[in-house]
Amino acid sequence: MRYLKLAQAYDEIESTSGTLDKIQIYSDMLKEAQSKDVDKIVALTMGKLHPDWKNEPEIGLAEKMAVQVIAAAASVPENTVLDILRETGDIGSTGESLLREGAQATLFAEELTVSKVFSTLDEIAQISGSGSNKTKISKLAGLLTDADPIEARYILRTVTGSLRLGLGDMGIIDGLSTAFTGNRDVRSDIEAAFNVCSDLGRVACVLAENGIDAVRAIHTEVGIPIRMMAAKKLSDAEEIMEKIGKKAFVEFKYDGERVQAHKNGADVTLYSRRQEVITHQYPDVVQLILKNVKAATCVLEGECVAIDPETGKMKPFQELMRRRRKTDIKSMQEEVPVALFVFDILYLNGEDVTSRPMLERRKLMEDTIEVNDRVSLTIGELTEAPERLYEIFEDAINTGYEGVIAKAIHE
DNA sequence: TGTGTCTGCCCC
DNA sequence: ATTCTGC
DNA sequence: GCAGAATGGGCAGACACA
Repeated sequence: MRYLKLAQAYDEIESTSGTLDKIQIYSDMLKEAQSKDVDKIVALTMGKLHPDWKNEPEIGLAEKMAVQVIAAAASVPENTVLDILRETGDIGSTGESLLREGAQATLFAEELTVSKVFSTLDEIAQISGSGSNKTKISKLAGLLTDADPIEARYILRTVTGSLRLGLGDMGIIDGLSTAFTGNRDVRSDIEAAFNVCSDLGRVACVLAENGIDAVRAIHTEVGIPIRMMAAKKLSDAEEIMEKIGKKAFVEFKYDGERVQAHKNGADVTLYSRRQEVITHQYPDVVQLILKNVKAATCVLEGECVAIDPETGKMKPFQELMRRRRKTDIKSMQEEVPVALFVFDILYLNGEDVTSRPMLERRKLMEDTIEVNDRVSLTIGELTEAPERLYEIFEDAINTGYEGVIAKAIHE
């Protein structure tokens, strides 16, 4: 498919306010695409080339460098670009208008395809080392030279991560459902597949090539991160109990980094909330899981917290941030010791256990994890009284926790 | 080699 | 992460 | 009420340049 088709769909979506209308436009565009392009289209619309957990390099080119790209592609001084950027506040429109003025550049332009745009951006992401910024800039400038102004607008927004279509993950999912089944009825099936494989491009590809039943067959695998559930912030104890139902399991909220740990025999992989691989940052946590998690295959969720090993007291998040590095891991491991507080189990010995009731999962964790001073379950308590919930909250705050998380138990 | 700038779907 | 907006 | 977009603080990596 021509990239122009995608760019025109983006343009329509952007200028349409209704969510359903946006979805319809996106769906109509998807229907015209060859199935080999569908995963790339979805990836680009999500603003990334690859899922984070695949550990691919970032494009590594943001607004400052994009200014140089536009200057090169439109043959204008950087200050001209900066002036228009200040007016419009948008790097995409800035590139679009400057390229429109210098239209001679597009006279003998190659027609851009989705595939070409995707692969060029991927090549740019791979470039590193001395002189790489210049190479990245000239490569992207080359792409813009072949681009229609409207294409340039969205290529620039894609690389800088500011597509702002008003179409998020759920909109894309609805668009996929509509395009390949005619209505939005299977959106939850698509979402469920996305939740367990964390790759909507792959789901889209499966849907386009093999249909919805193949999407329904996508299931959890150890080593592929599961999308984490987001908590909602509430401020009133009664409101919480009402929302959650009769009984709630109330846990302390730890001030650390959320970690999803996958154990597959002797292999352990750790993922961040955004599903980046963070295994190398926490070799101590990897060892903990190898030694203290008594399961062949297992997926756990927990909070990694910096601690004072003498007192066992938790340290603030900023301390933990110093562990986010690629070098001197060994010395940092000693300087910033951590503990893991596990609060959920998603997979155990080949079985997806996410549909088990909360307290049963808690029992599975207790049976699977050999607790010590560096790895333990989160502190929590079952209650149905708002007054008790409030007491636990006060207790949490007074003891240095961030607050509490309340979960429905679904007994 | 040291310093400054930019980048990170960064983490919270 | 929080906060705001438009639907 | 929700999804999406816009925003902040702080830290380390990567590169440019002198």
